[in-house]
Amino acid sequence: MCRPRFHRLPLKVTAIVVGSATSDGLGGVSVSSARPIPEATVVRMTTYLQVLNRVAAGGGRPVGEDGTISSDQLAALAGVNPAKLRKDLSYLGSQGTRGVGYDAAGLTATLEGALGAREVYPVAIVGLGHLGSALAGYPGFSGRGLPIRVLLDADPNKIGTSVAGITVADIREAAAACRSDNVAIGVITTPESAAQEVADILIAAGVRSILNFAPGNLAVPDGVEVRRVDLALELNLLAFHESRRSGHRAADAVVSR
Amino acid sequence: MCRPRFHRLPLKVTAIVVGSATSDGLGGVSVSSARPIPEATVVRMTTYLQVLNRVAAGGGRPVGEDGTISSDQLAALAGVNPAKLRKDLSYLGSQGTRGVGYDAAGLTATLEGALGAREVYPVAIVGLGHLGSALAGYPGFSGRGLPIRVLLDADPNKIGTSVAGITVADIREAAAACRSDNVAIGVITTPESAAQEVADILIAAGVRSILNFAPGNLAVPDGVEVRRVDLALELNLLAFHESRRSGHRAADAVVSR
DNA sequence: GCGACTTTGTGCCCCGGTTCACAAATGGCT
DNA sequence: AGCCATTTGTGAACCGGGGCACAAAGTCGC
Repeated sequence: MCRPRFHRLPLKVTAIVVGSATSDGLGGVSVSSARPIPEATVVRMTTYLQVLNRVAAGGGRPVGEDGTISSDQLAALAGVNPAKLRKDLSYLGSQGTRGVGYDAAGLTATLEGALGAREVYPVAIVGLGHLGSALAGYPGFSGRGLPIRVLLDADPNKIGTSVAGITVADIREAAAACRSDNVAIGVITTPESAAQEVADILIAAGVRSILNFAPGNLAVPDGVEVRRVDLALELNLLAFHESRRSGHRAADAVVSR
Repeated sequence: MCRPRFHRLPLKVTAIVVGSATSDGLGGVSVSSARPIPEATVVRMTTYLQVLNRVAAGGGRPVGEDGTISSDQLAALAGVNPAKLRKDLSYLGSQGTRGVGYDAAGLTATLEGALGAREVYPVAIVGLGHLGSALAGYPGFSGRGLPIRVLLDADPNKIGTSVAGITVADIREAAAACRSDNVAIGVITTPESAAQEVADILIAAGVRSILNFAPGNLAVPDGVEVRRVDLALELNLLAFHESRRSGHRAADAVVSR
């Protein structure tokens, strides 16, 4: 609903032979299957990588002496079914060792490579209100290959000021700023009324991935990925949960348990 | 993945007869089916309500002279399939008039009732960093029955200060503050290390719905609803999109298009 | 009053994801 | 060296949501 297109990612691995008696040499490249990776799996892979990094940073108690971690352990930490985790990882080929588990460091490296977490993708934030300013200072971004390089706004009172050490530029200079800093990802934290216009500007400036905090759907050309975070929607869903809990009658329908 | 439990909401409507020759009197209560409402449907209902409110506020061009709106129009605005929209609305019973469409005002009222949007659920925010402060000033909350009443933090430098017109209280006073203000929903914007502890405190204070911005999974008892917004995860997914686009090899697998 | 048109409500099929359960593979122990 | 315990990888069934297409129902025009 939030993302009309891209229900399934068109990623395919070259794939050639699965099993069969062909010598598993074949260039030494370990390939898995020809199946595209479901988006839900990609989301979980990101979670697995986060968990692995956290475990590694925290001394790695769940990781054995030999640096291995089992699917059960990792699944418990990530909050998913172990079988699902194994199937997810199988999209990247055989990463584990039967009877032992997964090599934590190796799995981390594989996931980083698969998810592009080793690359650096500069980020631009448009709309330096409270939320935009908060995101500009969020440490989780810069630390993980997503440095915030460009801040843009249309408010003359904000242009030229410094937020989180970066000078806010005029939205009209978006194209030049984004291209010179090689910005790949845009974050929209403007009011809803400006969101579509800003998206068009960002796309014209070469941005192909957008994180949108404004309500409403953005119309974007094919090939542009938009992820939406709707805070009001999240709270409304919690309100629904509360209303259901409190025994409040839903519309004409009566809650029966 | 984010919400291990509650894949399907246990809401059932009393139900009794669908069609059949029984006189449709039966108390005059229009009920629909005995099926529980899928969570995905609830999410979309929230979107429909947002769209309706926006249309009504904007003069209501898509709404006809008689105040009706068709499933096609509403679906286009919400970005969903018309059939899906009709099926979604059918969970609340017959809301539309065949050959005409839906009465915008009536549908809005029904959705508000079903989603609990007419109730007021006070909100507490824990962790007044950049993000928490930004949320405290977010106008989308208070305006929609979700007033922010309590701000909590553990930092002595923040306790006692005023954010968005509310004095920040000590997290140790959480129980008293939440109960006196009848807080139903908690928002966690603390660092990850404190998130679980804060969640426990909130739950002990009577909060049953939590919006968590900290990474990682929260362990909560049954009946507590947790929604997670992971900003780093969102950006990582966009990074994956970029890495796939740029032809970067995913792990050992080669992108083939 | 009747027919034609419009739009809702929904049965049915399809498809993708989740889960189960088991075979295959590996390491350790005797 | 051989057996057993352990854990991965995955085939297959299951499940639920999405979409199509059509019947039901209501309105409008004549």
